[in-house]
Amino acid sequence: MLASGVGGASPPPADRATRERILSAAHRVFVRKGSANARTQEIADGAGVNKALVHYYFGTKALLADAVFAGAAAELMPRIFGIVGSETRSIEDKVRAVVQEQIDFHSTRPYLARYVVVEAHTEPARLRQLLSPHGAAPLSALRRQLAEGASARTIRHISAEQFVVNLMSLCVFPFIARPIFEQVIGLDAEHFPDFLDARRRELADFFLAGLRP
Amino acid sequence: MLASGVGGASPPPADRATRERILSAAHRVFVRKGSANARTQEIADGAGVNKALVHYYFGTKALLADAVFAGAAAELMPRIFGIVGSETRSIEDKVRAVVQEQIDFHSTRPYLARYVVVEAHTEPARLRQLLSPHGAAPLSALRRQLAEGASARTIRHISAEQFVVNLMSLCVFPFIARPIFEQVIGLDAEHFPDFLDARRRELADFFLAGLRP
DNA sequence: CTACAAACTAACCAGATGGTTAAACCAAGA
DNA sequence: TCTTGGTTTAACCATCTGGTTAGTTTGTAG
Repeated sequence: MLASGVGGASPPPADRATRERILSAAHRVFVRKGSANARTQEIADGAGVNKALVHYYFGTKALLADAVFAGAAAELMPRIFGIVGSETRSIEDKVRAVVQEQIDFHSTRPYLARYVVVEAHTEPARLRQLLSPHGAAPLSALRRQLAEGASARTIRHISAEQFVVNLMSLCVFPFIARPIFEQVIGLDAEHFPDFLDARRRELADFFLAGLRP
Repeated sequence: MLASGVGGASPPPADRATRERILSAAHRVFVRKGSANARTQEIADGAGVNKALVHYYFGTKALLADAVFAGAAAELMPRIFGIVGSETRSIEDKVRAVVQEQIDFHSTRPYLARYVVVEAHTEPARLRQLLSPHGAAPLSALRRQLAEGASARTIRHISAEQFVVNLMSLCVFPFIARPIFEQVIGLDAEHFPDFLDARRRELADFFLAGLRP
């Protein structure tokens, strides 16, 4: 009778390894097909486990989805805001670091960004409660740098919001919309790697050039 | 016995008005919730019609989804490639036109881009067969302009692919990822319109600055 | 060896959902 | 008026799927 296992990391966390296997199978399935198209059975199979055991550990599909989404968001967000929010890195440094980091990261996890975006849309509450403890991302350092750069005339005036949105758009969207670009401008499986290599080399320069006054 | 109505615009196209009502209700539901979360019943209700009639006109949910997706893609794609592919507009003109056009367009249809992106991922075949007649988008004019600009040293070297991906990323991604930006950098319903206004003013300049050598 | 609790499973259940059917409706022509 | 064919509906069906239950296995402490 789903006693101790229910709900996150209760006192005796049941069999940790099994829980982990289920969670990672769920991650695989959810990220690839989205919550709506994910089947509990497929997750159980992926974990080599009975379907009832999934409920034993996670209660409901929705709760499992919460756990997966939290993991995915935690994997994605800090990677960006850890760099962008830094107090010590220069703007140029931030841009170059984010570009490299993001392109490499999404090359490895091609579906993760799309998953997070879609889930954030269909279940906004999840993201809200996930971020509520921290509050908004720490943009104060960036804001200060941008303001200083603007008054010193080393860069054009730009708000921290536009800066972050521009940077993330350029890094993330190509992966999210890859199927479209594949069809529409011929960036198929053969050409995409070359496209990414070029992007790794050129994108930061393009972005930094866009900042010049 | 679903005779003439099945499959696109057959000979006697049944009652055109009803078909249209169903299609537009389907569009609304599909775009807002995605195919996976869309319910045939909700579409029927939205059209003020019995659920069986949906099948009478469109056969299956999948076929209806095809029709909706085709409409959505046809609404979205030409808007971009009509401008970018133009033989007469200058590069600067293209950039400014696309930015204005896209920001206005997605302001009116906040979910459409996300829908197209997600569907293109879960059902790549749709997009493929949708575009197969036309072939790849007409980038030859743009390619020529970029090459000429580069050799004349008026812009830095950039491939047509990077150009298009950059431009679309900057225009579209903010709408797709709006729920995330809302939570993470505080671009909520109150601030988003201002954010968009600033973007309308600044984005083309940012992009064009990024092209400078 | 026994007892017991946690881990795990086979079988089952109920609701939701896409799809079908048979019949009713309704306009236009004979 | 009667017939006919497309249009529309109420009711129904099959299946899929998340979730439950009752019971079995397994590891471990006494």
